[in-house]
Amino acid sequence: MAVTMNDVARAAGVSLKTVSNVLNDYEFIRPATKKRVQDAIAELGYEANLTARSLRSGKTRMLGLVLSDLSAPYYAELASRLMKAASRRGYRVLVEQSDAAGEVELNALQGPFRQLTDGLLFTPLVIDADTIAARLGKKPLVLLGEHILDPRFDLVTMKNGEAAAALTAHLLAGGRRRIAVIGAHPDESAGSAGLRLNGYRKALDEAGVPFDPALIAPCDWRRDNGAAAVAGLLDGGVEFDAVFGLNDVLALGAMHELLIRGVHVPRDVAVAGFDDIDEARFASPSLTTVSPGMEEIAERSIGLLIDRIEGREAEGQAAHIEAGFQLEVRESAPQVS
Amino acid sequence: MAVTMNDVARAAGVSLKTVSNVLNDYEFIRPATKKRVQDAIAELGYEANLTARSLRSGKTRMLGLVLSDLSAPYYAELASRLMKAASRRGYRVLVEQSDAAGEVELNALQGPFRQLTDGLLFTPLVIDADTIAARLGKKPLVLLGEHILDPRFDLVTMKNGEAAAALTAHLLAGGRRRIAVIGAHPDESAGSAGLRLNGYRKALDEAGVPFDPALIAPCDWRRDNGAAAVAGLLDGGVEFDAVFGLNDVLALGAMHELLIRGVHVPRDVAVAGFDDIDEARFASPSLTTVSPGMEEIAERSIGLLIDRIEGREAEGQAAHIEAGFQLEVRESAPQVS
DNA sequence: CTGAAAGCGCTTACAG
DNA sequence: CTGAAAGCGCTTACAG
Repeated sequence: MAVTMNDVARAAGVSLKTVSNVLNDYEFIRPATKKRVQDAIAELGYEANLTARSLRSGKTRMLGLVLSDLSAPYYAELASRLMKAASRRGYRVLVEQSDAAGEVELNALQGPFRQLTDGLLFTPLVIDADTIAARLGKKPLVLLGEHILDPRFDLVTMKNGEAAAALTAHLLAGGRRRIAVIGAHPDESAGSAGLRLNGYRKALDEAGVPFDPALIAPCDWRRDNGAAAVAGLLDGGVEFDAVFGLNDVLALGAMHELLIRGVHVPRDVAVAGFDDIDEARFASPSLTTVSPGMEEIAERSIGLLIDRIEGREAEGQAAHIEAGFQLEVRESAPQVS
Repeated sequence: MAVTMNDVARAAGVSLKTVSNVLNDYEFIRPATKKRVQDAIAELGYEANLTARSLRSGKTRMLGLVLSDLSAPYYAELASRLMKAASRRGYRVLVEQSDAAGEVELNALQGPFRQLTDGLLFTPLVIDADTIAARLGKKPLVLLGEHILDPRFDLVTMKNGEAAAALTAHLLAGGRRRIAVIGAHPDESAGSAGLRLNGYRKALDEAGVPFDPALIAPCDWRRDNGAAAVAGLLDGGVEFDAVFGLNDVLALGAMHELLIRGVHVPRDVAVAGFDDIDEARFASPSLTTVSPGMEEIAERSIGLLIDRIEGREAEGQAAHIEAGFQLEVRESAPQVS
């Protein structure tokens, strides 16, 4: 059916190997030979069969990306950037949504998904370091996020603690003293939720403001959870003058609930988030938040993974990369409030 | 290295073909034989090599999805649902972001991307029907959206015109008479923008309200465009009592700009959008919009494409499917305003 | 610099 | 119901 290397070889009057050499940019080919092959390729409209190449070489030039849900704005924006970064380097990204299901995470580590990709970018939400290590296999893996900080694995992450502390300090500087935290995950300390909560506590300590557990609302990280959590605090009679949503959609959900109930933002309650998704800038009021260096995270995690795949990175030592962050002060929690 | 079918055949004491029969659920296998093969598979931990299977069968069980930008909320939510629908049927989705570049769209149609997938879900933004037809090849293609309505191609779309008319009628019923439209694309009539604008005009006609070109603001479909367009209208002294953003992010950007400038929504100006992205429900005020049946679109487009791939759908006649829509009336443009 | 041959791991007619 | 053989289209040692 399709034009094969054999057809090209015949048309150019050379052997298969010579065609392969031209395709793979082998150095030592006589210019005349090379030209003849290239002409034949152009004339016949030959395109290399990627599947055959993969079968023989064992490489697919695809990277796997495992995350919980592509429709969450933070992940959508991250995935988009990761795909562009990969594309610039000649790779594609195949996405797997885990829905935070352990079974899916496991399968991504060793099933067909692994087979289809040369390396994995993985945001583990359920399974732990030992489980990963046990199923890992030999293909490279780079962890994204901070659910697992382990010397065995490469990790690209953000300054969760520092950034949360800076944001909390900003709220305190604005005169806020009772800062509710939405989206805590009590069972977990190494995850983003835990690290951000730690940063919050650290900032309180440094300012000499007592920590009040009543202000900490545990919940999942979707928009509606943020609204429900604030409703819970208000209905429970908890007093607060600021809300720190551990991510932006939580903060936006919380802000919506406050406004519905006639609580003025930021006068009565300041609101801040984490992620700086596109929407944060255009919310009403616009959302004060942390920009966690998403572009840097995308660029460096793709770079690291491909370096591992192509063997450019020394083995044995795992890399732990932290992107820089920046405070984005906007209307929902202005400088002086 | 890895366990192959040969290893399984040897362990089970059968031929390659028998193992293949078991793997492919061939009906007529003696139960005892089948069991022996399955035991061998389990014991050896055999996993089929998908690349080899693809090379031989010519199928990858991957679907291609071409869209402009995965980080746009509508596309992110759609992609997430498409991937889940495909997964239920045993397929994966490989995404290509075109950034509305014609070159990328062309390559998706015939280059390596096409090779890697058994069929394509395509949202063409730049190239036209004849270009698509010329490069199509024999693999199935389903168009998504309405940039091209052509008897040669399968299409799954939404009721753009009807829904826009219904939304406009709702604004008119609320007493609005000067409804600005944000996001028109003057050069295009078959696209979503053109169809929605037509629906708007039709609703005006039916209500006997004159059409005023000064109210139509052309721009791209990003959040910041919506804000800029409203700013332009206000600065230009155009009077209006409602804004119809041709998609939700435009409406949300517009609403942000109105609120910044002290224009009350919905009292002074009602705002409505199109798409019903997750964020619409949680905006402040929450956004009145059209829910275009995204789940139905995802389910039916994946179903149609896979039917074509697997030859279950009669050839020769293109299917044109329109999902149903629903008006979501919320605070930004309530029933009586 | 180039060629002839083997083989990646499957599926698919073809026999029986 | 099952087996022996060919072949999908490449890359990769191995020669020369």
